[in-house]
Formats: sequence, structure tokens, C-alpha cells
Amino acid sequence: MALGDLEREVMTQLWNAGEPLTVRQVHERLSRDRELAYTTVMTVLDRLAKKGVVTQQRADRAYRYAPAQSREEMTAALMLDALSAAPDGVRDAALAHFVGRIDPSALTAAIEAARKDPGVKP
Amino acid sequence: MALGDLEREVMTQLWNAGEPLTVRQVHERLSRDRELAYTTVMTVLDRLAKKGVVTQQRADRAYRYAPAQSREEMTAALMLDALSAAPDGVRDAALAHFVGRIDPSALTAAIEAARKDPGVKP
DNA sequence: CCCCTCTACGACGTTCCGTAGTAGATACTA
DNA sequence: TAGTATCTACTACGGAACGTCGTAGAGGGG
Repeated sequence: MALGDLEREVMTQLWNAGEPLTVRQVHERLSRDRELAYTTVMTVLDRLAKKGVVTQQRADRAYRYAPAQSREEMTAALMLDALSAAPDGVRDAALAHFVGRIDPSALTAAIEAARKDPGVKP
Repeated sequence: MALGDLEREVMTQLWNAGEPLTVRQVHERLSRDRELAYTTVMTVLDRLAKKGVVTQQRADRAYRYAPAQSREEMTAALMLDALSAAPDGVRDAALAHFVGRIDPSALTAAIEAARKDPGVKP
């Protein structure tokens, strides 16, 4: 699911917060950098919820919004999407191109980490 | 560079052809599955050229269109884009998630292939 | 001279996204 | 209880991307 610029900024706030935030809280955090109407943030969070990338839970009067996935998971899912867009015969070569372009030590570290942590299961 | 559905179909034809194609040729190939105006294909190829994902060379009266990158390269680039959209601290974890989700044997094969072929140079 | 083939350019409808306003419900407060 | 603050719900609008074509015009072939 591709996100727009503002949507990405909002997600960043939610990820950084580490806990569910209200519209007001997101709005406050974004307002440190830019000027933005409260309802704009509300609309964006609502759209993100409809896309399924954030979840909303009611608490008191207000909704609290939390990312549906961690940033790592979403990033990995996007990479997977890009890879699986290629037809079968191309995937192996594409993967080879990919690993050829990333830092080898980062790759081995990632393999090690993935081996130790028994994988994600979505 | 994200492509639309029809743009992707056109690219698939160009990649499959293995040689530069004219608008007419692309139109013919697409017309096997769907009905589409000649000018529609022309517009799409033109937009792809303006985006830089295909190149156009004149031959006789007509342009011939060829992909600017192989399908593997473009796929790998898209994966790279997804990865680098994450901030520094998250990339390693995202990479670990990614490798945790692909077939390990495909990964080792890709590493092997990338090691043998001294990388791509974009 | 007429027709066929191409490109160039413009156009229209849809969808997505950034941006926001208004209405209505609820809750706090004087 | 009436007024004010807080939230959500719904609507809207402009711009960009894309799918989809049509028309105009240039140039070659009969």
C-alpha cells in the first residue's frame, strides 16, 4: 500500500511514539514543523485506518491510533511486494541484483538476525 | 518510479520482446488480450519515455521503444527504494524481516549469483 | 492527388491525496 | 442550565497521475 507524503509523516509520528496516539497528539507533534489544520490530520488518520495501515481503538471520547505493523514489517512487506511483482522467472535474478547492491555486511547481519529470531509470521 | 496498470502491461511486452518495439507492435501484442486504441498505447509509451523508464530511438518513420532497464534491475531498484524509505535505524531490522520471509535457498543462490557476477553498475 | 501511417497535442473522467470547513454529539463548567 | 470546548462524521475542492481517446498535421506510397 503506497502512502502519500503526509500519510508517511503521520505514520512516522505513530511509529516514533511507540504508543497509540489521539488525533490531537499527532496534530501537536506535526505542528512543531508545519502548520496544519486539526481536521486535516483527522482525515489522514481516517484514511489510513480505512486502508488498514493503522488501527483505531476508542478510549474515552477520542480514538487512539496505532500502526497496524511495525516500520520494519511494513518496509519488508513493501520490498516483498516489489519482488513479487516480477514474474517467476525473473525473481531470482532480481533478488541477485538486489543483494548485489546492498552492503554485504549488513546483509550477513540481517541473515544472522533473521536466523536467531524465528521469523515473523503474518 | 511507480507505474500504473497499463504502463506495467506495456513494460511487460517490451521486456518479453527482447528487442525495441514500435507502437504498432506493442499495440498488436496487447490487442491479443484486450481492446485498446492505438493512440492509447502511444500515449502510454510517450509517458513512459518522459519518465525515463523506456528509451525511444527513431527508425524509419516510427519510434522504437526499449526498456531503459532490465526487469531485474527495475525490480531490484524498487526494493532498494522501499528499503531506503525507512530511516537509518530501522533499515537493518527491516532487512532482517525481509530475509526472514524469503526462501532461504533462493537467497543463498542469489548471494552466490551476485558474488560471481561482479555487481551491477547503475 | 489521395490514402495510409506516424507523431504531436489536447482532452475528459476517475482516483488518490493534501487540505480544510461545517454539523452534530458529548462533556465540562460557571 | 446555558455556554464552551472537544471529537467524530461527512462533504468538498484543487491538483496530479493514469487510462482512454480524438483530431490535426507531416510525410511516404500508389
